[in-house]
Amino acid sequence: MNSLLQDLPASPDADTVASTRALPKGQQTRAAILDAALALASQIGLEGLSIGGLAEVTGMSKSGVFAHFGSREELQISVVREYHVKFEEEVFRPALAAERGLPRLKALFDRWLKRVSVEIDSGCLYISGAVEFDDRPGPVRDALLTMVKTWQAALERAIRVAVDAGHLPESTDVAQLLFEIHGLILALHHDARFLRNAGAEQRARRGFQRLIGESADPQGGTRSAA
Amino acid sequence: MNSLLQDLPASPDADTVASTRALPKGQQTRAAILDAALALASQIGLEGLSIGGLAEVTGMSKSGVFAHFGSREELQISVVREYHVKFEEEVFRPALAAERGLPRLKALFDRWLKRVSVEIDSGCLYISGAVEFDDRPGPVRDALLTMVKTWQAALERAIRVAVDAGHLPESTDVAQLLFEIHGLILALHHDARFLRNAGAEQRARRGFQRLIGESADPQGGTRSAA
DNA sequence: GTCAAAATAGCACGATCGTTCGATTCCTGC
DNA sequence: GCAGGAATCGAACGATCGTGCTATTTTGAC
Repeated sequence: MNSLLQDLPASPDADTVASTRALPKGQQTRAAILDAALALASQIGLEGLSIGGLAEVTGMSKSGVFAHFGSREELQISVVREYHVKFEEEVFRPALAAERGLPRLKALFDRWLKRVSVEIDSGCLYISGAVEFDDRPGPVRDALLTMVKTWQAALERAIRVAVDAGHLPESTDVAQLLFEIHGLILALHHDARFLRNAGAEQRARRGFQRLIGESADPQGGTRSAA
Repeated sequence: MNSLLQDLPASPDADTVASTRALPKGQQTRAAILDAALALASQIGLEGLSIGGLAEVTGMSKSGVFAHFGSREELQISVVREYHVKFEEEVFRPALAAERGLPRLKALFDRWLKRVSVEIDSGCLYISGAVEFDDRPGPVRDALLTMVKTWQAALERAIRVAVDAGHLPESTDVAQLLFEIHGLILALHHDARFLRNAGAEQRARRGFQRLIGESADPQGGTRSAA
């Protein structure tokens, strides 16, 4: 009944309290710090996160911020986990409203796309984190790896369901399709955030349409003949 | 007659001396420092580059290293330029041996692919740099942006030539194809370096084959029907 | 071999980093 | 309202950062 992503221990949320109050003061400011940290990390990266900078942003003292996490590394891991939760809430869960199979896969891609390119402040931590930690072993990399793999597994499941439902050809190489969809998102992230190309979103959409076998819009597809 | 990429001023190479000697001592050690810096930046990123660390690796004093660049930012820019030169030598130039059109495009992709995934020490600076500096204005970002755009322009030219030569359908959306090829490389970089997936190289190749209209190898393509 | 110039080293500076610790303020259950 | 514990602050630490300055060494032309 719960999220498909939820196979990792959540932070101690007390007892399913959904409301904003009834939280002890500590958890409350901790959440506020994490929010600021998430925004900060999305701009300057997980490695760029500094406790001093975080203290300045939140209006607290360095030691006040520090006390909530115990170490910088723990802070980074907490940020990764927080991003995972947000990602699940804003990308994964809403897509469950779409019916199983291709529609849901489309919804997943659409929400993912928007999260990566459209939203202003938040570059995707999965993407920037992967680049930052691809050659840097340690618990932060491990946490990141777990989250990314979880998300990719969910996507792969969605693809497989679409195949089983007959929405995609039986011969579909699921892992290959996942790879190429992921490539579209990465190219979008690159072109939109680094190159600042306006047309990137459109290109990602068109690439996806071609991947799932829909002909492109009136402007004509990438190729027409084989 | 020279490289197509060469529209930026090269470092003062004196007068086309190709040999390794006849260089003043300064340029020589500067080159050695840059080599170490390139390797270091490929592992921990351009932001992670520190003059102290560089001094330790090269066995020099901090100030000795520093004197060659005048500032950390200038060092970073020099590293970017150095990578550009290496990239041109090892990816772009060798591909010119292939005949114009699709063969050359294939050669470009192949060399690019190898550079990104296979070579052990060097993650692609264009990719990691783009992520690090997508939200960080300044001269380093500018330099990086120039190099990446130059490279993409060269690739786009290669695609267009392939179209003009009739190797790719007339209806090809050149920019779209470039976008998707780039996506394959990015996905490869991600899967090979971060996820450590062995099959990533193969997937990138297969995606490329499909993009240029070749049917995949005996294992069957991504999709079979439209 | 000499001598100017180039290259490198040594040292110190202010700033910032993560972290520790003791004091202080705030919240909260009784 | 009071006590006790949680939360926060303030100051300080060692380390490392980039950078400037002044010696000292090394190079290369004559």
